[in-house]
Amino acid sequence: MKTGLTKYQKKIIKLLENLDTQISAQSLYIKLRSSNPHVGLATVYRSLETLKKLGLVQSRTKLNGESLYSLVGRDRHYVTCVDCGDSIPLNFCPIKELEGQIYQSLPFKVFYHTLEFYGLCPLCSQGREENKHPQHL
Amino acid sequence: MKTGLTKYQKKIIKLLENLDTQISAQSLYIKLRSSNPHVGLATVYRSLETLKKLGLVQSRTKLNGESLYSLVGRDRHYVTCVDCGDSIPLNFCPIKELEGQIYQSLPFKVFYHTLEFYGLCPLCSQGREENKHPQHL
DNA sequence: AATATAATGATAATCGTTATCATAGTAGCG
DNA sequence: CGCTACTATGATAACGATTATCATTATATT
Repeated sequence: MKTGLTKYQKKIIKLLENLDTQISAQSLYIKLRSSNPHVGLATVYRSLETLKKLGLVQSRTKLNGESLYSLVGRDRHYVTCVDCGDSIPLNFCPIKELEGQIYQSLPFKVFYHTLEFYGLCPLCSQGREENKHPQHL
Repeated sequence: MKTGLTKYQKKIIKLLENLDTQISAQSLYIKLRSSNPHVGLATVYRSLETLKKLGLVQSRTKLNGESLYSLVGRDRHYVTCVDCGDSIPLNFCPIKELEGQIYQSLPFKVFYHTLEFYGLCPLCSQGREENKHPQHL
């Protein structure tokens, strides 16, 4: 009998449900191993890929290329500094109200969206101001 | 005399100005080489990184991890299929009208933003429907 | 010209992710 | 119960984009 999801796919969903933050595949692998010592890294990647294609999981890519995963709908949006790479989550989504309207206008069956702002965080911005009048440059 | 931008940084800006589409670092490298046979790949990455930190260039990451670059403000938003990975550009931006308002509310000096929708393209969606009633499964 | 600093090129190294392939598990069926 | 087909898994090699390294070259400042 086909249950739809495999053993590890279910475990991953459960883990993500209890997380409420996004997590990398590698970190998820570590977490999984604490209760399933023999699980392989490839299984984690395979499961996440499948879950994403099913519309259950979403991902966001950091500036360094690493992907972070979360349950669809559970994730927030972020502001990321192009200098230090730090991200801080936002507690609003300008798309929310337009969501149905936008989704209907697209030729895709939309599972989720990502929205991210990039710029300079206060610290990095400050650091540049200080370098504007150096002794020698 | 400091000109602000290096030789190759300027050339890259020029190239991007004439492109009006996003391009990968590797492709940009190929293009650059046609008129500058001795340019190195590292220079391209270094230049793009610097230009991004200056707020002149923005990047978007594909599902496969590859980064695509474009001039800030020149880029559009996309709908991407989680199955086949294809992206199609959108000709609207729901953030545009709220941009100033949103940017002011953030603690960052915002250079640009990315907005991307993920789901199933018509073809992949269709392919799944056809697999719903197979002979054996 | 002489020296200091920044930019560059060639290439090795890194690291997240994917592919490979042999093995283990599971369902269906006689 | 045992056989077969198919799927999931684990270990590890391979991949590919990106980054670091380091010697060399260009640029600027005196």
